[in-house]
Amino acid sequence: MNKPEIPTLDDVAKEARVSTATVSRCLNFPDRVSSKTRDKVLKVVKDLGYTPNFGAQALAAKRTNTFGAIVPTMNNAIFAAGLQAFQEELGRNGATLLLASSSYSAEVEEEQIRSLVARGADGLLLIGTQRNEKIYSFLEDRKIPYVISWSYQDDKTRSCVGFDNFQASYELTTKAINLGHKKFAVISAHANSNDRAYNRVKGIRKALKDNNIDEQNLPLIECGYSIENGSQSFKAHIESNNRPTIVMCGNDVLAAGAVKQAHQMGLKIPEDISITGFDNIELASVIEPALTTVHVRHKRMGMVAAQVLLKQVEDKSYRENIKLETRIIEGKSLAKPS
Amino acid sequence: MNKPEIPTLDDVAKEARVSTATVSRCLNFPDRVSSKTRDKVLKVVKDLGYTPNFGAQALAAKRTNTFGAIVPTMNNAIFAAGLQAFQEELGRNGATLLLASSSYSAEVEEEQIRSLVARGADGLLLIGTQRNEKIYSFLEDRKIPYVISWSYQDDKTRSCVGFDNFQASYELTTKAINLGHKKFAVISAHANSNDRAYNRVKGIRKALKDNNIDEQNLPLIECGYSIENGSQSFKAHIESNNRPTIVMCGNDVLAAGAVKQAHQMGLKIPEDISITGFDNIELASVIEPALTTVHVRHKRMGMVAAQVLLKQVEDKSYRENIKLETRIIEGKSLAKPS
DNA sequence: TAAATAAATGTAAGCGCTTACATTTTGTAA
DNA sequence: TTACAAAATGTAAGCGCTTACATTTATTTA
Repeated sequence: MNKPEIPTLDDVAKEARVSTATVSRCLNFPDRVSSKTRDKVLKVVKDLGYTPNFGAQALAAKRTNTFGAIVPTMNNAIFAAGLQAFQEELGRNGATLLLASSSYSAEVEEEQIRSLVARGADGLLLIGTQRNEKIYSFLEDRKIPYVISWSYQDDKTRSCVGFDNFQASYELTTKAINLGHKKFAVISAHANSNDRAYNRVKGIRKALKDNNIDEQNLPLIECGYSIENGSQSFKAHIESNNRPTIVMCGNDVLAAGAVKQAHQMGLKIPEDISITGFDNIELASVIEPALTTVHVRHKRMGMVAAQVLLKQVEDKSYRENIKLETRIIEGKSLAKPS
Repeated sequence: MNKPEIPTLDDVAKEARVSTATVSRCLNFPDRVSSKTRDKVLKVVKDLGYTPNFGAQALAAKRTNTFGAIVPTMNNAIFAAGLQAFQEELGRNGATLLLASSSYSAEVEEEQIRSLVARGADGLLLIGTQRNEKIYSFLEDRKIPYVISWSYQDDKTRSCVGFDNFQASYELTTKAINLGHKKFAVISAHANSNDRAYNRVKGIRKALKDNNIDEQNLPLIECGYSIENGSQSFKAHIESNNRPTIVMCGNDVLAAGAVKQAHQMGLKIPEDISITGFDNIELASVIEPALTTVHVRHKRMGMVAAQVLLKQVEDKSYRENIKLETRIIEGKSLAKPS
């Protein structure tokens, strides 16, 4: 038994009786090589089962065709669809995704960014805008392209592909107000270092204010991201001595928890209490009654983000700010208060 | 403005007036260096903001502290919890996850495996057992550790951390039979190149056979993995001229679709029709009525898989077959037929 | 105090690739 | 046929790190 060594470029070159440069060219710039040698070399490549060594390639070529993404969590449908689309678009362009999750921690995210850059990521997908300035300069110093997604900001120095969380939330709230709601309660994900959550709450507050409803004393519970968190927070709101007629949730997962809890408490939705979500993940359509929520074009966002990122790699000065539209999904969980 | 170059080991060495070897040792084997030099070097590392170049490190050290995982899809809660745990456990050990998705295609998976190996993955997490033998020899030739998860097989030459899909499915079916069900219908994910789906169906068939219920003509619809697919398949089953009293779904996502469709068709669950799922993802608890399903310890699986993989990197001959228990979750969606 | 041993550090040879530049081969026009 | 340009191929210098081995410095022992 001879141990099967991993073949290198050299092995291929020797076997094909050409120089390593030619082999490299066959692989990377096929048309700079005569078709005769190309065929010969590619055959050897195939016979030997040669695969280029990534580290060596990265070291020599200073690019990796690898892109990094850091999401707050993988354990959550909110990011899944967008990421999947992002990955697919990269794949279509011969690039690979390196995925890390930060568990909603700014410090962890920073580490992950450094680690991905060290690993030679050609570009980065970042969720949301809120992070330490120095991490932005870190990326800019190294000329690492990045695009911010899930949030929109009008900043020509940075690319983003996202949507206006504030505006969408404002509209949904206005709708509720127009239906006659006056007693609001909010369940939100922790809003420090999460500008999506922050802006969604801000949108609610602004809508209340514009309609002369007290937003100073808006009952607001911030919690984690699980269904269970949503249930508990909902319970707390309902049992408070100033029971709301509507509970607006920062995202569909929390809303799902709220709905579940409402059932357990014997509350009819929307007769006894209205509940709204945000994101319109698939889950929203399964809940009974169907959730009134904000539709976000997650897939498109992922795809476009990948495209912008790839363009930025080609042209380091390219920037784009893309605001995707959102749309209120009329479920059955929001109705006029009784 | 001087352009900020990315600092290298050499820069650090020069600045700290030591050799590159010493810097490298400070970083990798701190205790082989006097505390005096170590402090001095680490300070420079920090001041310069030095991060080792991954490619160079991989090339020279022949390990990357990177592990790859290939999942059928990210767009699905079924894999999310397990993966998250896998990633967290790797993180705890200073390793990073490279994630790819195969879109349920065997060819794509094979490509991804090669790509991850080329990228220097120290080990791989694979979902399910079913794949071309040659891809296994590819990995074995290169001595790349891998562990199979989500499935269990008794094979001492390969590590796996999973559960017995066949057995769990058998038990759930038996339970339904004991309740009095005789007319079964099944919605399954495509079972070719998906041994989980295959074995779950097989478990159902075996249970039927063992109880003298015709399993040859079991109505079975294979479809994709979305809620929508579940809805459509459910509709088809109900509208068939041999309407079942129970629809067993290969996973919770399909079951969610089935439940949704049942509501739309005005069918009461479980009075008019029983529905079961598999996986017990968070979604299952939100559905009305709560889904009767099979609980799988996804988080534990991800964590243990990471541990086994890490051990295998240390000791290339280490193997382990771990079968995690499953448990039937008694929801409200399964009851005796009326 | 000198010799022997252990600890700390340095030297330099790669790891497997890409690519600027040099050289050879082929094709073309006069 | 010759001269020259264009195309194809080869040569070899790194890319930034790790690590075996050599050398220097500190510590211990007799």
